[in-house]
Amino acid sequence: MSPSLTINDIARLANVSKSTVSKVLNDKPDVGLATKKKVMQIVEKHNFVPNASGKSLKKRATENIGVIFRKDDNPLSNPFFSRVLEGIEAEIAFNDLNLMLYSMPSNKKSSLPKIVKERKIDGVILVGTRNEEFVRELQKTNLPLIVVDPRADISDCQQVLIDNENGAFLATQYLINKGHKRIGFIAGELSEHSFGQRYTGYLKALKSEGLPIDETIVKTGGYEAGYELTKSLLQVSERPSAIFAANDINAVLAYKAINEFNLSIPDDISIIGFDDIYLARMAIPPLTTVRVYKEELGSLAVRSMRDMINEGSDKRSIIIMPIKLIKRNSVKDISTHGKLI
Amino acid sequence: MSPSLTINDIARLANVSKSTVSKVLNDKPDVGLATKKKVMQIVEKHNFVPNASGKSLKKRATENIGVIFRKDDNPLSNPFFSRVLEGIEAEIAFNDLNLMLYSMPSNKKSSLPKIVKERKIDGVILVGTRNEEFVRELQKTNLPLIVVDPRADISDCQQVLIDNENGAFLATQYLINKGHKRIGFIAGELSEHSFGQRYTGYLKALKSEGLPIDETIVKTGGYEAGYELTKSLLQVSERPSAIFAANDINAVLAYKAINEFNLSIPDDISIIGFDDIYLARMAIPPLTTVRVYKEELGSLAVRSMRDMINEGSDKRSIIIMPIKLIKRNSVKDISTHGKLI
DNA sequence: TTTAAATCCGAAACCGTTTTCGTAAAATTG
DNA sequence: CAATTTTACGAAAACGGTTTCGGATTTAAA
Repeated sequence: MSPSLTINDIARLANVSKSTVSKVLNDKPDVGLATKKKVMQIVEKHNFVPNASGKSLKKRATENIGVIFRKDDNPLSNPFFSRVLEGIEAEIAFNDLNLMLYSMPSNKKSSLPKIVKERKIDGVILVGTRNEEFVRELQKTNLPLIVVDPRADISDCQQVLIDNENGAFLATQYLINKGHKRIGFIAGELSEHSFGQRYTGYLKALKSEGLPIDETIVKTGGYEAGYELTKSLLQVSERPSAIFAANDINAVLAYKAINEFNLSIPDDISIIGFDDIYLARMAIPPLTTVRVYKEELGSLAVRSMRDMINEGSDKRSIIIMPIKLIKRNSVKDISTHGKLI
Repeated sequence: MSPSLTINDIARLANVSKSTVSKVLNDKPDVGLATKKKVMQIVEKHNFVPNASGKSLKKRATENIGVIFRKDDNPLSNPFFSRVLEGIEAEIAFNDLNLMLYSMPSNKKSSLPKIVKERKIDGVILVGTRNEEFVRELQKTNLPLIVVDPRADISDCQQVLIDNENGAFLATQYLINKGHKRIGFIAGELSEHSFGQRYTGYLKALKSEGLPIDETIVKTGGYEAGYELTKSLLQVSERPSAIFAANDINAVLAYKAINEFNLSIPDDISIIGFDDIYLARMAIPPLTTVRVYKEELGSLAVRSMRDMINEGSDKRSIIIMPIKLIKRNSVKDISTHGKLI
């Protein structure tokens, strides 16, 4: 309606200087109780809120956090990233900050996004796979930076990561304990750290249980190619009795392939996923998987960010979020032990 | 790295005044070609980008668009809203604007979000169900406002809506054409406009085809309660041969219920959805549904916004996005005609 | 009572831009 | 060549806040 009051208007109405108004608004000590009350009354009456641009200009702080995803990750529709973003969003709101969202186009090599070049934000949270060069560019700006899984091979960088290797280890071990000796593995490109780490965990579990490694039953690559990967996996001679899908999306896609082969889960083939997205619980049968605390990943990132900004803390630690094996109905116990029960 | 150059630094380096620098940066006419080049060179050398706060302060424009969802809609994980948001995001980026995301907490009655109170944005796009009082509050701020489906019963408000009624009509009619005479309906609260409109479309189709309306087979309410709704629907005497689910989420939830009743889709029961989310295509069997062009909804909203801001256009029109029936495999033709083929 | 310290407030500078307006120099005209 | 117009640039004033610093009052200490 009105072209928005300024601090000057408030000052005039309250019969004080604008310095004084500013002081009461910022809870500065050197202002008397009486005037403070008088000013607050006017402020509330007009519910005046100081203009952000003016404030930022002087304070050199915007109270905005930039959250950068990679467009290729489909951060909004991808059930994993969107959860992380939910966590980020909630924590940002909780801390009275604002969220500026930016999806990096895949082609755009390493040019910095507008929000960082124009300094519209006080810090950036970077989520998902990305060009390492880009991370370095970001670091150069000296903006507080938090990298969320997957890990960036860069020193001096605060990171919040998922315990991928351990999760994969537990998942594989679980399968083995259920009597599976031939366990297929499907995933996206292993060059992506998260998949690579999960693959490592898978291998370690096989080794630690003394099982042989057969590369003909590890199928990787492609983006959400779980359907095709599984089909080729099912055609291998001596089909595996279980599959470890390095993420739930691929696991669900595997369901579809398995279904088309007229095989039943878990009777003919067991499957275990990773991430614990919503679909995992809804799938038929519900998918046993490794839960990643996605929202917590996001909120932790924001809290780290907040601390970096406030305390100017310069500690660059790496936080690793624990995971948890969620047992549902997609794995069959084929051990002799299991049969006896 | 460096504490960021200012226009003053550039001016000094180029041996001109800061007015001049500002002019070349803004492509103003009154600056000579030679100096323009000289300045541009320095600007590019240091890849200087003017500070946003300073600019906004003077220009009274932020180049930020606020996008407001309702937290209860789970905008980020909900496969419908997240798509709309994707469309918004892409179009915002395309127009060199920035996106500030805000999820309204459900309790918070109608207090305006920080980003609007502090004028951090040039306009707001409001998507999803919301309190009408809140919309009015927003309107009072005189910020350009676009309301995305569902419709707000408010005059003088630019809106981008889905052709809900027509879509529901087509879906129901399709079922009827396939020989279904007893068609159940499940949805969330009918008081939410989108559901209400879809219900109206359903009723109109029944009427227009001369079919009776039986309220015992319309089950509504709850949030994503399709599972429970369907279970109660299946227990009704003389079970419907088809179900129209007013959104795909509920349709997929219905799958689960139907599955548990050991009924098969579409042999025992046909089902049709609304929205055409990703899951619809992935479901087993793939779900016949009414496609809503979700991304387009979002990008249209942004384009409307852009026009409002630029042209100061004051036309408050209502745009209705067409829908499209997508035929997949969840509906069985039980008409005599169908049987003959 | 005098002096020192504490309290409260406002003037003014500043943050980094854009924009207006005046003017010197150059270009055009008669 | 003088008069006029154009062109090109810069000084200064905003924009809406915060912060520093000095001074006037009041309070406490001596």
